[in-house]
Amino acid sequence: MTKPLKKNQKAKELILDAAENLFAYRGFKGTTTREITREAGVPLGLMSYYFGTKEDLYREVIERRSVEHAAAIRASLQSAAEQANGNPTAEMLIRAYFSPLVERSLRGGEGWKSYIHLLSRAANTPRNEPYVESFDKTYVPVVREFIEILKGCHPDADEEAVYWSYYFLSSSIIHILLESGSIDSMSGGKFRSTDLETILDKMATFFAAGMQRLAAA
Amino acid sequence: MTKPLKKNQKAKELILDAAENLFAYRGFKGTTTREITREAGVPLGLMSYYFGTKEDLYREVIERRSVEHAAAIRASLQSAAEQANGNPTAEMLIRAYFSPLVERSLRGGEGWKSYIHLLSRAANTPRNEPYVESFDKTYVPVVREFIEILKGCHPDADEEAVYWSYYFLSSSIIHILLESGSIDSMSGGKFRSTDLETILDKMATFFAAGMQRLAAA
DNA sequence: GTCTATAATGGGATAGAC
DNA sequence: GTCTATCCCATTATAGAC
Repeated sequence: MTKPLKKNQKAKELILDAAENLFAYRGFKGTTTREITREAGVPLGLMSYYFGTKEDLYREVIERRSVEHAAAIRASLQSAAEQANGNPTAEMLIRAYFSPLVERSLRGGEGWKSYIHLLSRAANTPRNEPYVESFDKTYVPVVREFIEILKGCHPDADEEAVYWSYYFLSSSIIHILLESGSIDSMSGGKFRSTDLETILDKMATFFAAGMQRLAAA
Repeated sequence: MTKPLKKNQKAKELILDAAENLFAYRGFKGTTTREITREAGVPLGLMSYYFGTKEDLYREVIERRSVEHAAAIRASLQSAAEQANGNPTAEMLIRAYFSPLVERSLRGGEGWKSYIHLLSRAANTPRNEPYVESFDKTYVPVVREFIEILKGCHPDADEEAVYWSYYFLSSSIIHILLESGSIDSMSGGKFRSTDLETILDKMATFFAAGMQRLAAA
């Protein structure tokens, strides 16, 4: 802790919680500062006082969780490598990479669940929108590390295979985390977009096989 | 043609073109009616006169191309089945399903390119937003047909394998069509998110292998 | 049919009272 | 530090002139 906790921390947290939830499910432009403060139960003026502009608030919402999340991904990858004595399979790595995220979405409480939605929304936002920059700063280095480790699974493969595999994997998970419900309605309710544990299971199998095939080509 | 072409068709088309382009790259909420009419070079009042509300305009933008696109997908699937004497592989079907889309994005002109962006944006929009309904009406039946045909590639597999495979495939393509540029920056420019032809190639190989593996499990 | 001027609303941000 | 009242601007949509 660099700063002592002040009494105003409570109002700040209420605003952050409300903003996180609303940004996640209605988007940045679909959310008004009036809604945020109403949901938080604080007067409108406090928002500007504590956070400045709406964009500043968005950045603080991200920064509240992104660093911890990125650290958890690193730890999970490390732990997978150790368990496999330095030779983890692609399937293990995919699981390790996404399980911190699935874990938090399912069992981290409403805040984390919203944050994960926000994350996938941000990944779908064009990079020239100013308010999404703060994501890249934290996550891009982790992605680079993940790709480097993935290369180790198929040392003889062209690196092209690894990049495309990562691209297919990440693009898929980005949409899945929105939990759009498309699989639910297409399958008549048999399979559910909120069932992230099953999805992670199937994903690891599926994408490891795809990667192996690309690497062999 | 049910209606004869009128002179005002020209202004209507100009508005539709501008709206398509702006909705695609800035989103529905990120686009104002003033921008649309300015870009189209027509007075603001004409928009309401021809289309009604902004949501009505959005719907007409979609309906201008969705029916033709859906028909092209059906024809492409049919043609793949015929070329393979009724036994197309998953790889062939994936290619057939997405090639009308890739074809239009790359060689259909700016309008189609924008429309494809709009399509992926809509797929990432929560289903309770009223303006995205018009997509589902046209595309959901085609998706159902595609899934049924896919089942035929692995007749012994549990249908679960087919649904998850479709889900991974579609979720991936949805993000890829946004051409976010993430693969470009991650790979230092070596691989490009706009290179849809290479991507379709890799995808067909990759996802067919994943599906085969899931079906065998 | 076409266009201008404007109404009506809601937005982000802030000045200044408490 | 906290909250209210308000500014100022941009928005969608329309009424009514041409």
